[in-house]
Amino acid sequence: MSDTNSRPSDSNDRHYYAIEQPNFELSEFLMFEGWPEEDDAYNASVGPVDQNPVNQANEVVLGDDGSGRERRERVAFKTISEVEILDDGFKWRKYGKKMVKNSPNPRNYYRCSVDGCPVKKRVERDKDDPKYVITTYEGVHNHQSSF
DNA sequence: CGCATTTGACCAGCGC
DNA sequence: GCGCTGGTCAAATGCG
Repeated sequence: MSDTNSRPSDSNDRHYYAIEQPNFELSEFLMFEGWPEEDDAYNASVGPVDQNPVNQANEVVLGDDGSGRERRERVAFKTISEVEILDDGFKWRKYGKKMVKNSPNPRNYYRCSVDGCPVKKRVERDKDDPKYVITTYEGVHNHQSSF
């Protein structure tokens, strides 16, 4: 019950993931641009009580093993939203929830409900700014979005 | 009826 | 070798 875990507020300097690998592939980046207007769609779809329906910042993280293993594209989005259920035009099915030590908030795991879509989505709230929602997309869609 | 959602438990990988 | 975290899957339930 009690918080026996003393949180060292020193190693947690980074606010969010950073680009660890200097290996950048424009192909993945293009995919990033070719994605549906999640901000627009989300804006028109979930813009009921949003103060600032604007994607604040976004970071692209490419997890390259470098050992010839399967590469997974990780795209992290930092968006200002009160709700974590941001409809980006795809159908997501929540498959798990977990609590992270560095955050008093739980982390939600979503997966594309479309068959053949290896895309996974990870949604977490910023521990410093609960108004910020960090959405991390993993993989590429094998189908077109609902929009 | 179908599907999406929820919680718990389990497993794996990594660190010390 | 053990512990810990993170991640995933599974089953059950509720709702549309």
